Amino acid sequence: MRYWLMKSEPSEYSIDDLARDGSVAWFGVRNYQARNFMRDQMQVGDGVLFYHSTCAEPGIAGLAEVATLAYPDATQFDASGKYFDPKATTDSPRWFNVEVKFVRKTRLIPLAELRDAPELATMRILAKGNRLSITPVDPDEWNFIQRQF
DNA sequence: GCCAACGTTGGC
DNA sequence: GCCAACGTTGGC
Repeated sequence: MRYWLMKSEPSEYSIDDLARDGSVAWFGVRNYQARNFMRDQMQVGDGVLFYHSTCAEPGIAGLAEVATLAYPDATQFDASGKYFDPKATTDSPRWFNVEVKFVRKTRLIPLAELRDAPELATMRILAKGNRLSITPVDPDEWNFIQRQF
């Protein structure tokens, strides 16, 4: 059982969209580190902090959980889509995604509040220059955040 | 819109 | 393998 933080731009897909849909395929990740977390480490039932990025109020907006193991991301094969990868083949797919399911919406914990918490000083998402859209969360960090909702 | 930080690409 | 150029991310 691991814990993760997954970023999404709410203008693209928000916690409210996930509440409506119940679950969603996390397609479109085109970063190798983030891909490897999904493909190699995620297990069904892992906890997910759903983070809103690139918006007026960036921060943690809800809870989700990993609903499936990773499988090849279908969008890499769609030549007319923006996630098309000409180097990917069905025999040798390059990109993978898990599916994530809704747990609950929480109060929004703003980025500034995360930064202010000494308990979260080493959190990956807060590291300088961090841009990864999927990052592991330590159990201690997860437990601390659960108490902030 | 700005800019720092980072990842990827491609020439050599 | 190096590294400059470029594109992207994401907070402010």
